[in-house]
Amino acid sequence: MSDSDKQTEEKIFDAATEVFTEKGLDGARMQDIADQAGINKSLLHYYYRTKDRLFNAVFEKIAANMFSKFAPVFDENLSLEDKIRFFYREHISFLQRNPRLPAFLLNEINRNPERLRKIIATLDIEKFWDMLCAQNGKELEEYNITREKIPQIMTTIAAISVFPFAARGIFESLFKKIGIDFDTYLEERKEFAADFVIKAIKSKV
Amino acid sequence: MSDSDKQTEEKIFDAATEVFTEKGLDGARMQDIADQAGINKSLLHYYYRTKDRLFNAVFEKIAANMFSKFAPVFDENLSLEDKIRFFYREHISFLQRNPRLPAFLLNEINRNPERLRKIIATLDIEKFWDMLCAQNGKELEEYNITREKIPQIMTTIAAISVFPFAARGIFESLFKKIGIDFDTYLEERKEFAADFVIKAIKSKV
DNA sequence: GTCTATAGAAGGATAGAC
DNA sequence: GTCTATCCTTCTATAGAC
Repeated sequence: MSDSDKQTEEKIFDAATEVFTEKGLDGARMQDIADQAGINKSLLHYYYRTKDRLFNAVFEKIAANMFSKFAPVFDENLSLEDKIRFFYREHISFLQRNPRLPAFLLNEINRNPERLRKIIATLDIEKFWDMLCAQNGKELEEYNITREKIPQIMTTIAAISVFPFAARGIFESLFKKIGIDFDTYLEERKEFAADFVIKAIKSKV
Repeated sequence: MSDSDKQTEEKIFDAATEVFTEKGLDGARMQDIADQAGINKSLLHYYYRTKDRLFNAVFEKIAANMFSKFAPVFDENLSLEDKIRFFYREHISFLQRNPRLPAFLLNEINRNPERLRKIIATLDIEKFWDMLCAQNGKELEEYNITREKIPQIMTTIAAISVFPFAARGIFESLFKKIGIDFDTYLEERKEFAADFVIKAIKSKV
């Protein structure tokens, strides 16, 4: 579908996604979005009333997508080890295609945590949590994973794949000084991350 | 020293630090900073000329502080294991006292990576890197750490302590749904993080 | 050095023609 | 539905009195 075939509302939404994820809510200008969409500024208001409504539409789409996309991995019929390997391959690949999303979401949620409530309300966190804990009886027991350590482990797993993208600006600058390529680092990270986590949870030491 | 004893320039700087770290460059208003400092708006311009110069002063102070504060840990006369334990205790405690710094720095650096260049230029990254690698001959060899894995390991170590603060808004919302207290999580993380990393790098599996 | 007042620019939003 | 023109508010920055 070429740009000219797209309906106006969709063109606006796509342009807004691009501009908001790059500049944030405060930094984005309605004029930037109109230019990006190739339409007039007042059309933004015709379709979305206010800047805030337009932002919310973009934010909710991205956030819901992000949160619902990877939770199912942990419900697959795989060994815990394979789940972890599968997760990092898929998750880091997804972030390579959408490198701005982590920084965008983290920043806007910190700035206005209320926005996240709606999305969280639509997700069944308790069910996901119960599902995770249910694995305790099956597989987690053979590792040294107790129920109360699951939040520490889950947030660590997420940190290892998400943080390099959130800190991309820092990493790229530092890597350049010691002759490391950021893209190569990311490719290697898919396997390193899985190895690292599996070794940590397997170790009895 | 009470507020009224502080010199005006210092009051402005402190107020700007507070407002910028909370709202970011784009979101911060000169009026907010003046109010916070308890002075008139035009005094900001008298001391710092423009909003951008004021922001740069704040940013450079914070960034330089952040980067130089913890690198020396890895040059201490401790075993690698003790260095890791010491680092997480100190680093997470520091972030508990300054919880907004990670999100602030990550966001502003991504938005304008050029700002970081000046700070990085003043740090001797190559020397820090050589120092890290020098440990290869001493201690790292007995673990399965090769020179080319050091960037993966160092970024992972950082991710584990920094990410919970960068993602604080998300974590707090999710934790609330399953009855976990964020502050308790952070306290437990000091030890969990060290254990996790040490187990991962010690494991021969 | 500190204030009041205001200039000057930018951005969000709307009215109204087509 | 889409455009032009413009209003109105907000914000940075400066001029000038004290």
